Amino acid sequence: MEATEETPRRVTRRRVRTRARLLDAAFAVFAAKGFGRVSIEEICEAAGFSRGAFYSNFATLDELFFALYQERADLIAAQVADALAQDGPGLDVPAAVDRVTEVLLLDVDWLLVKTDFLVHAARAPDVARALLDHRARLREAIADRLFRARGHTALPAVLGDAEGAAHAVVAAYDGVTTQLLLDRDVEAARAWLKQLLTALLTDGSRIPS
Amino acid sequence: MEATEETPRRVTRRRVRTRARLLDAAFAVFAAKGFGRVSIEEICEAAGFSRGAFYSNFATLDELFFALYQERADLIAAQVADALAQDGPGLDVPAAVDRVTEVLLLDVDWLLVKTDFLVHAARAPDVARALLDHRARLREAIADRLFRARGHTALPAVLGDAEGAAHAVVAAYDGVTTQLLLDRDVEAARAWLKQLLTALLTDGSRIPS
DNA sequence: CCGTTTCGATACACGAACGTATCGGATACA
DNA sequence: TGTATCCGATACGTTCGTGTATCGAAACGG
Repeated sequence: MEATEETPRRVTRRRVRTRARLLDAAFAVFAAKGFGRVSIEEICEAAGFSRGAFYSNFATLDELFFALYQERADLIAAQVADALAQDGPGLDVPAAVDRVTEVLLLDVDWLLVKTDFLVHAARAPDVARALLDHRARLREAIADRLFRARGHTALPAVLGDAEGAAHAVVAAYDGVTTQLLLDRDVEAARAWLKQLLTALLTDGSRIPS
Repeated sequence: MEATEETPRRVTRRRVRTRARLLDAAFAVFAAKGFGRVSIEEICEAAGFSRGAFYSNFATLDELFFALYQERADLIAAQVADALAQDGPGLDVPAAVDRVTEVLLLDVDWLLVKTDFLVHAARAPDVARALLDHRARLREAIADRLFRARGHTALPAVLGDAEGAAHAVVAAYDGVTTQLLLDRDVEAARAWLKQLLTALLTDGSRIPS
């Protein structure tokens, strides 16, 4: 579960390529069958490798899963940050909500893998801590943005401060995700998330839809 | 995935007992290790049975999991209904929120198993449909209650009708659950859920905490 | 109580996946 | 281009879990 500091002699070119191919294949297989129902062999086969390649790059399936999650989660976090920083210091709440929603509910496969990871982390304290850090950082980014927007646009609602509002945003996202995993209706989920977020971030007077 | 209508000659007494013991043991093992990392043998061992007992009562692990989920979910649904019907036709929103929150976020083990089941259902359309039905029924109960309370107490907020509000309640619950699975802080989750629900079900003027 | 039925334990054969040890070809660097 | 190194393929042996077939014992009904 820790960063492996062994003997990184050379960062060979082909090594990174096969590693990337393994991760991509793993993502597809995980999304399709779920972590826990996937064997190392399956991943290697999907990547067009033999098991030797795997054991040369990872010690265990958990390690690969962690790397995979970190990679994609960071990527999405960056996209969210982009979406939040789009317009200037004055935040246009509805527009930002639209953009963030678009990014967050893009890929059902990712949500599947992400939930698998959640369930995995819930039983592995080390992993849970890492995931909590991720989430905390995301909340901070949102809270920052919300705080800087105060005064420029509509003020947040009855939840405590900006941090509380950020907390609520994440909770709404998670809640909508749950439903989306079951009905697979991305558009409905997007509309619903937008409605929820505007309801939470706007003072209760205007009806969005 | 269907109700097995084979040849239920006699509903033997001992059969139901061992079935129950198997389900209880399965719940514990699932909560501890997660469905998908659990073997049939493990469950039988935990229940004090041999594998023969399992195959006599269930055809597959999935079948047992489904039965287990249904049992517990129905039980909790009944508890929620109780909590909602507590005070008369006039709904006292904060009090009801307190009671429901108490029931919903009682047992972390149950949340673990429930999330496992969600992840499982997300990849099995039949199971997904069953889970969606469960959720729809729960939402209906909440919406009913909310609708009957209109006029008596504070009116809901900017979300559409009572059904929309019920949807929001469920989403909030799911969102809070996600966080709870990671930090395992039941009290914080309860407080946070109460805050979220009151924020959603009250017009935005009063700060709860 | 006794016969019949049902349930769960035991034994077996099979397959899947694992982890390791070894080896040949590719890769980097001079 | 030669050579030292690295990487991934192959080939084991082993463990673990599965599903079935069979049998003794417990439970039920009269």
